[in-house]
Amino acid sequence: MLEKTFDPKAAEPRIYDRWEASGAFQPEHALRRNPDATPYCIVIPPPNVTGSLHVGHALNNTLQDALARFHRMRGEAVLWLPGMDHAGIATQMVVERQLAASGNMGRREMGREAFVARVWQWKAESGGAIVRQLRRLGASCDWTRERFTLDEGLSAAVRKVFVTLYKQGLLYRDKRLVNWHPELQTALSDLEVENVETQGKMWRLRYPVEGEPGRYVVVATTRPETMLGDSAVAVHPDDERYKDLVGRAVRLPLADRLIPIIADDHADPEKGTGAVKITPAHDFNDFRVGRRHDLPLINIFTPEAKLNEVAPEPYRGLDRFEARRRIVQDLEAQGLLDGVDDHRLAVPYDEKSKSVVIEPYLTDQWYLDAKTLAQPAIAAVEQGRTVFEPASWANTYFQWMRNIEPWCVSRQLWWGHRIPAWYGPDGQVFVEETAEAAAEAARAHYGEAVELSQDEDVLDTWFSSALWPFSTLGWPEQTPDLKRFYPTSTLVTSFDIVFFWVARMMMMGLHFQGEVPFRTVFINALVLDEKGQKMSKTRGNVIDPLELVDAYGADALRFTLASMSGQARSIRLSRQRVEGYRNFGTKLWNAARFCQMNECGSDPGFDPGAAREPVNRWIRGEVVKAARAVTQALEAHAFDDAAGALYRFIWNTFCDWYLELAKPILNGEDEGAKIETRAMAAWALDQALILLHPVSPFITEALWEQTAQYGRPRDGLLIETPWPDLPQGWIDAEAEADIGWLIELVTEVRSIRSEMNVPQSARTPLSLIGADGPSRARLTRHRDRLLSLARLESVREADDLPPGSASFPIGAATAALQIGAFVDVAAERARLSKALKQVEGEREKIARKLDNPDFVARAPAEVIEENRKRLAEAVSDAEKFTAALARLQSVG
RNA sequence: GGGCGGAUAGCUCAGCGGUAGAGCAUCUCGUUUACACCGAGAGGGUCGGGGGUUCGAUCCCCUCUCCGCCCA
Repeated sequence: MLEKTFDPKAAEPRIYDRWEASGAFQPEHALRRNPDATPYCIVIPPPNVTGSLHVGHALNNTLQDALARFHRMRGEAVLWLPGMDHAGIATQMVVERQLAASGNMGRREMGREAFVARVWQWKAESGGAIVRQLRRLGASCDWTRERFTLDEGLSAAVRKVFVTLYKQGLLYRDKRLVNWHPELQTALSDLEVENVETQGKMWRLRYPVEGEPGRYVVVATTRPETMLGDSAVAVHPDDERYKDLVGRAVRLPLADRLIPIIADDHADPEKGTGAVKITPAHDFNDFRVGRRHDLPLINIFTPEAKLNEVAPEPYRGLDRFEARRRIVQDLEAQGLLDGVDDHRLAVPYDEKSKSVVIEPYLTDQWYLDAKTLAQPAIAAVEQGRTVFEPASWANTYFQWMRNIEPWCVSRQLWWGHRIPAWYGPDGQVFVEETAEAAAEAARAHYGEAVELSQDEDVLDTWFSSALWPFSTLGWPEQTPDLKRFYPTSTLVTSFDIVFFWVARMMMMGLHFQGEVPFRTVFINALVLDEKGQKMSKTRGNVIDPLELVDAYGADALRFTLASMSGQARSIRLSRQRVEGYRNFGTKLWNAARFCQMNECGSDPGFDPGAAREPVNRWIRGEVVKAARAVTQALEAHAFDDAAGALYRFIWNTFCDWYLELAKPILNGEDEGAKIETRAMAAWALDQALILLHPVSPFITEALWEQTAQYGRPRDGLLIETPWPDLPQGWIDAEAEADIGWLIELVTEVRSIRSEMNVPQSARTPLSLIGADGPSRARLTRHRDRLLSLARLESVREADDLPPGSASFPIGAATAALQIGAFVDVAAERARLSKALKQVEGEREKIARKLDNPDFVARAPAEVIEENRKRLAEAVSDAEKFTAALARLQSVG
């Protein structure tokens, strides 16, 4: 006998172990049964090795798991490939912080080798917590194929890609401005920088015009400290105010250098004074201006963003912000500060800590020619070879891809893939997959063996993530997995990494495999808190998914996330919602318990198609409809629709009506009907468990096991049970009409009893007036069910409305509930009047429509027909209410 | 500045040319032996404002207002 409720805490780990032990998570499981099984592959968006599970992961992985389970049950060879990325910066920071906290020597004192060993040790001990947490969620990943971006195979893939791109001229070393992190002292990509709107100041500086004492050019700047690196002052070529100055020079204050006044479109006559200082080594726009005019690049910063030896002596060694203060002070003292205004500006911060201001800084870095690689990736989406869902995300993708800049892939870190480039004594570079190959190339180049030194830098983590869909399948080896599963089927991810990851996988996949990495990109929503705010540690509004799992079970959380994941871009998660879906699970559990108590077990000889009882024929059709709805929804990635269809079927259809209608049969005398109903209830419950399994795997698997007490033992676990493909013919129109009539009648009676304050315990007679043949038959056929569900004393036909009754139309007939002593004439008159008014309003509305010649002439025939039918119904119902009112008048 | 979303019942959202829906919350009733993590019933909306297209608009088009997010 089932307990009263499901105990997720006890059941979930046990069930998960059984799944894993069964081998069902591996595609071979399906391939053993059917060597031609259709492959279906999802690669997990690799979480950081430093990460722990947050609700975003919970949503993302719930959807992936629902897809994996759905396709697996359909007999496909499903591979959901898990893994993690090494998260270069984040991990290195974690370990460095740890070293500092424990008073150990720092990274630089330890040396590279020891430090990297230390990070590996950290990874082994406390990295990858998230993988364990995914199991708690029920994720059916193939753990035997788990990968890590720094493992040997993936590292080989990275080296091969790097070398290939280099030899194709698509990857090169260049000296340009990069986004420099002065604390970590590494380059970042554009995407790792977050521009934060900030209230700042705009300083107006006076630069004395050379050879014209007393005349100044006033330039405006938000970063006065960079003036020491100015190479020019630019004015617009058409700006009349400065026409005579172009070609002349100003004397740069403090630095005491002459710099030219140049004409360039970059200077906007409308903005400020129309003259701008040009600092090519410290501003991205100025860098471009500098290239156009061949201006010198004057770098005034050290890698820590302190002023270097290029700056005049008094400023050397000052931090950039201290230097700003001093320079403004000194300019003011010399009368060269024209003024200061408040100004809003975007300050670049590093997007991880959001506390360090990123500095445009001149360095040598490795760049990927993203522009070239982007072209096929753009075309693939244009041609629909990869489809974004929802489709509007393709616009975001296009916009970025069409304006893509060279991707800086080198990082000045130690934790990551070391760049496979070696330098000879003269700086000649040799890019090869191994040190041996580089030595070989060097020998060929120099004609003798020389000492080479490997590039100190590592690659951006996203460089290796970009290869994920094929490197995890074994490439560069031509493995059977690569052959079978590439291109992968569906990528489920969040929109914040469309640029970081999706776009780059598209580029690399197409370039190295000649085919898109995935057919579909499903972009899942962002999970917000219940007030609609982003969750963040600083806000303190983070909801821990595992805490919800502890409280309500993984199924409740999963069902909640699935049911809230529509096309909207964000979903608001609340505990209350999770609690509600926990209750849904309990409802299902108790329905199963009821079935068990009534000895409902699946009968091997039972054919639902041969059912005779109308109630059973009806529920059979409802199962078919539910199965169709859930299947279509999952095929369309409409997880909310799938969840909604399951909720309605299980709660509103199966529990509220079918089981209630079955009770009189199960408690009755008709043994044949009883046997059939037991088998049908068991069958319908089984179908519900199967259909719900992709979304709520634990409770369904538990019930699958525990409801096998009666009838045939299970062939296997629910996870490996085939998805139903039920005949459309099992939807029985006659049974539908029949049970529909019954439900309508019962609902009306209940409504009237409640409105007229008939005590719960009272049983009342019901008369049917003016019934046609089918209604009369139904009255007899469903007598038992009517008596029990509508709490009737008796049912009969009558020629006229009996006194002391409340009436309502049902089909062509009128039903009268004889509530006798409880009837309140005034209340009944009010009820009938209200109902009459409503139905008359309806009648008039439809009549107006049908009276409109344009409507009759232009509307489709079926719409007109539908309205005629509705009008007839409204007219007939109005007549019945009028008659009932008249009768009430004559009695009262 | 450019782009993408959103505005529907008290709350969270679905519907996207032809009878306005769900869940939660609210109110009333309920010891009917599956379930109070429950059952039955009820109330609650000029579908953000204004124009247009159409026989017909919550749905399509234009416009305005407000709220998010992304890119510069």
